[in-house]
Amino acid sequence: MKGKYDIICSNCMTLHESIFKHLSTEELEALSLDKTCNLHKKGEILYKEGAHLNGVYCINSGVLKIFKTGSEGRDQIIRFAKAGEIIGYRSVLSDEPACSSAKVLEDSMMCFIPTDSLNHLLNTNAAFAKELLLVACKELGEANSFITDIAQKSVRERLAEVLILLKNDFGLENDKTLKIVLTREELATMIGTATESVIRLLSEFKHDKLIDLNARKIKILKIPELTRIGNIY
Amino acid sequence: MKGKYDIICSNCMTLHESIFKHLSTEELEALSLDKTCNLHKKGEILYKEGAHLNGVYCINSGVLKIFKTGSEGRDQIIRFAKAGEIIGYRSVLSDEPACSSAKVLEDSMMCFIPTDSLNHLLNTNAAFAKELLLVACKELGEANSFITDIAQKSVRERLAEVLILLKNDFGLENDKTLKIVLTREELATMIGTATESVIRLLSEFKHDKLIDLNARKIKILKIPELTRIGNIY
DNA sequence: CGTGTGATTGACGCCTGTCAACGTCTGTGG
DNA sequence: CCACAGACGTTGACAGGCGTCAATCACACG
Repeated sequence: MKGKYDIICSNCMTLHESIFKHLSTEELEALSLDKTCNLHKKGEILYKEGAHLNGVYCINSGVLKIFKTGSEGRDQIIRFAKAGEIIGYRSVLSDEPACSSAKVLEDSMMCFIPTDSLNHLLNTNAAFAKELLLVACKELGEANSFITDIAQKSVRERLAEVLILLKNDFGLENDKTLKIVLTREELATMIGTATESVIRLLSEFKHDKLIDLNARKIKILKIPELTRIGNIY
Repeated sequence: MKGKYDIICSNCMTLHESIFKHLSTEELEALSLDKTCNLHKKGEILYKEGAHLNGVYCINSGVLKIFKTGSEGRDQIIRFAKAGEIIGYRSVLSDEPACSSAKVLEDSMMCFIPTDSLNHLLNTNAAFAKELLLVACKELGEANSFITDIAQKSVRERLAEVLILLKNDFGLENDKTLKIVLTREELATMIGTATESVIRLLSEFKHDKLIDLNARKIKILKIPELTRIGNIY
């Protein structure tokens, strides 16, 4: 019996850009039967670092943040996950506890795919395995760049860079407002600095007319200038 | 015609702990024919960031450092690669230029596996694809931890941590000397700091009897203490 | 209207990067 | 065998970026 929220994979808006795009009709049908769909509200914690996951989540809509908690209890945002992406696969495949936590930033419809279903697909469909491999490689490349940036760039550079990255990831409204809303603390948690530093630098950027601030809404005014400050190449 | 250095995969010392461990006898034979073996000397740069790779390298012996060059020209070591490991697969699979450079730290025998051979294996052997996926997941988990560490820990903590990590990765001689030799600059490049800072902190650790220094040889004396300083959990 | 979360601002000081000078060691060529 | 160049290691001085603490403000929500 399926729930009221259920999504049929073959009709899923995100299908053609997800790792499931190369599945056969039969495989998609089986997947639809195996999975469970649920609406998760903003603020909800999907899973915590150290938890054992029995499957992976495929995001139909909404935004999640994936973060780790450091030794002092401070959080570090590793990445965001949005529609079409899959999370939790690292832990499930490695058969290890989750190495990060996942929290809902914007109400999110998510499909839970049990470990067995995922493994069955991996074992029988080489194209699918390769697709997942590509996702992992992409994340790995981004993680490596992030390591270099955070190790070498100043907080100011990193903030400018993150603003551009957020623009690229989530886009802008017509009035140039970033399509994702984050607290100052979350911004700080992304670039590995203190909340106060973010506030001061944002004010500075605003003063320099590079951005505009309105509560948590951030308008990206001068993309080339921010790109330059962020040393993005 | 094969060269004088050639290694037969099925006899390879590292086979049972490499991603090729689940290949059939036939697949191993085919692989042995496709690949090219070469000895690479210390100091040699295997490939540079931005280069296009026509295949991946499987390390039979030796040690490599994998690093990225930041916007200011400073290097950042991402990881080390040693016997049994495979490098370059991210770029080959994503069909993108290399996102990092690889340099030989200790004379290394390496097998070059052309892109086509790798793809053929991936397309026909699901177990192999899964094995490679696991490798990528492992690297990804380490990269994520590294991001959190470098963003939150002090240079002192990071140095202590790196010493412990190097011990775990490469082991110690009977006299507790680290089995890998790095310059101060390379250590600095690992933890994202200045060479001078590494030197000062190493002296401090030596003064505190946590380690002993003899030119580039580092003896790890007090593992628990270093673990505590590094906030490793 | 009290409570709580998030945003701001200022003061303060330490960690750490940079610069400069110098010592040490190794390999090379004359 | 010696001189020298070049790479690496060490030490000291110094400044400034950025984290921390504390106080205050703004705003939403029950």
